[in-house]
Amino acid sequence: MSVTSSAKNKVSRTTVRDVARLAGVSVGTVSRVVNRVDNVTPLIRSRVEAAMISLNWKPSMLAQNMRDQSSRMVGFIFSDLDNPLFASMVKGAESVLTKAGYQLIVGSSNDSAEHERSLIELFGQRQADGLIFTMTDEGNPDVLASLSRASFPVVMIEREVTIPSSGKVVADHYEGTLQATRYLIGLGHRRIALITGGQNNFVGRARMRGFMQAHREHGLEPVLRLIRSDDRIADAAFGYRETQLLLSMNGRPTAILALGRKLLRGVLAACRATCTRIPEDISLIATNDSELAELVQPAVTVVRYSAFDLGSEAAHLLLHRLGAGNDWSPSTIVVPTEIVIRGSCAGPGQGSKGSAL
Amino acid sequence: MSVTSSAKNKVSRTTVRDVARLAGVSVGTVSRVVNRVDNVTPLIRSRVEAAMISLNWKPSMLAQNMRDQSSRMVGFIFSDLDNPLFASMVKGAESVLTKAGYQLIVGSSNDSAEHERSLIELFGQRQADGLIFTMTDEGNPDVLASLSRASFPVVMIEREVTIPSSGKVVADHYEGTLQATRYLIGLGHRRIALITGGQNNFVGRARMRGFMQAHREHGLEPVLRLIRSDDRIADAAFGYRETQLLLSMNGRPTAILALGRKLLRGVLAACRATCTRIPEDISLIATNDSELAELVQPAVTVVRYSAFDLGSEAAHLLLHRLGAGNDWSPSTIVVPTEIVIRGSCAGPGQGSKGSAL
DNA sequence: TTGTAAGCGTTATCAC
DNA sequence: GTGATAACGCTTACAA
Repeated sequence: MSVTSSAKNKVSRTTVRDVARLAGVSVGTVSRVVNRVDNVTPLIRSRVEAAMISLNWKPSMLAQNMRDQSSRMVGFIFSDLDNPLFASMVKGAESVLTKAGYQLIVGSSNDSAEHERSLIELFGQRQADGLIFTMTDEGNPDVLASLSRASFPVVMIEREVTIPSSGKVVADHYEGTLQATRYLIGLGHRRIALITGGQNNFVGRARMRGFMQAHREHGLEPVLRLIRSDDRIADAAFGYRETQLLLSMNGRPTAILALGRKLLRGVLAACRATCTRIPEDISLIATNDSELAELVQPAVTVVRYSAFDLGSEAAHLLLHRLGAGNDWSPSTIVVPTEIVIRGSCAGPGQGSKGSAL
Repeated sequence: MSVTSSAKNKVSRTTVRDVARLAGVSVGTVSRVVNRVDNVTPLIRSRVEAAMISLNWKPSMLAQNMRDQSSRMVGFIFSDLDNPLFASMVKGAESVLTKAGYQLIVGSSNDSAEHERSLIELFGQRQADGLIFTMTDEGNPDVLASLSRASFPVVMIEREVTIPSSGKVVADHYEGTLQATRYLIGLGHRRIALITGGQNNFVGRARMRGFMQAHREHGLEPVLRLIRSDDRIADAAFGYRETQLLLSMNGRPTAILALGRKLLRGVLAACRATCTRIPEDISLIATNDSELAELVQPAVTVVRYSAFDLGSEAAHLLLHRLGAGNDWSPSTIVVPTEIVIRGSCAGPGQGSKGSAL
């Protein structure tokens, strides 16, 4: 066994005690000074402050947390930071939490329920004061069980899960999809395709309802074959596959509603591959504004909402809950959606030359 | 003063003591069981385990941290999560840190040195075990001072700061820019514009060196007027402004190197606004691959590197440092860059019809 | 093999 | 107004 000569230089942290000794007072007094509480004689106060500065001492938050059994940290579990929606939500949450003296600890689930479960347990052991959560599968019993065992309040984003003492923040996907579909119907479209994620979470269901409602309002029947919804992840590959399939149908759609952040890339790629022109051959509406939607030609009409607001509202809700203690009832905050009209939609007649099929 | 009846139901946390009592053993034994250490009689062990399960007890990490003076948390300070580069870095760092039992706590600086300073102090009070950091301004003395006062090791990403016991991870921007510039020169370009961020950090400087070196190799003199570098943030607005300026010059460039994640959007917008065609009127190379670069038409040639790797390598470096203790010397990890050729570049003659100026 | 107790750094309660 | 001390929940010498 080798003994390093420098092995013993473990400089132990300076503590209240050091400050107290230097200032010639007791630890209690030092504590009262930093926490600006009680009456402390100005003379003593300044002596203590001088000592604090000269030793560069700040109270250990670990010890503070230990004492009042609260870490002043909030966990945020999301599926994937590479999705700019989640990145914005985290940014939104962080911006309000740090202002309130809380720290954000993050965890990616990568859409694994098992990861979600273990992160929840972990945050519990760390005595997180709260959790902001975008559950992958709203129905997963293991995750739900962990959640209800948890000792901290939870705010869900974009999910419709009711567990005790949890609130939720959602975007108004119903309204957004309703508007988008109405717009297409108004342009004269009757065969409108819907590509969207599955019905296993709030977002997919709300969009489906909006889509249906817009048809119903106009006395139209949605074409069921044109509804491409998957219980799995709605990624670019899914968008590509489904678009190709739709374009190759006879009785193919005259418009596509691609609702899901990652779909646009796949949809555009499939249109390119099949030489399908937008909006001449097909109209397109996507969700979640992006550089891509804005700068591709033609620019793509989108249903937009603020992911940042989803995160910041979730944080506000959680803080409110933390302040209110027990007299608090779960509530829901709805973030608005809007439709941004660009050049990717036209009437269905508008030059529908035979496709390259 | 109102007294809520439920005010007293502060269910105090179950502790080792509860488990010990239930199992009929001492707290030490319980601790030895959870930490799978020492010899514990199988009989006793199983009694303890049963008690743990029935009480649903897990050791409080707060107390553990308190005891061994380590929070098993690593801080990550970046400027802005809305920049997908930072999001990927965070994802990369988080993926290796959680695997090693550390938690990531995040902080946005929004490019404010003051925020950076206070986050460093905060992480110090929280007794973070380490910090991963993308400093906004490498030269800021306040931040540097906080950093050197800090009690934890630091790994810098994309910065060239040498403080004691810090390592760094950088992408090979010199090489990437060298290759890109060589490529343009090889196509026949002689008036190449460079739009890039300032020289106040490693990235800008490395790119500038690569740009210069490629010219030197070919015995060419860079056209200084065409170098648009700013000490401030290189955002889309900057890209737009500088592109317009470049396009309106006489002796205007035949190619633009837009090096900076946010520039592309502005450059493309400016080209649109001035009806400048790519690559017929001007060739373009950007940095950091994106959906936009890939799917806009023509697709844009880019210098690419993995931001995820920057983050994960930084985490590895930090973990290595944490494991190695004192016998560790600061080191640098270089992540490779590559150039992805797409359709945005052509020879300078290639149809340079008078621009729409 | 197991129990006991000190100690991690703070703050709040109680004397003085 | 200030000082001493218990307590937060855990781990680890050390004692038995």
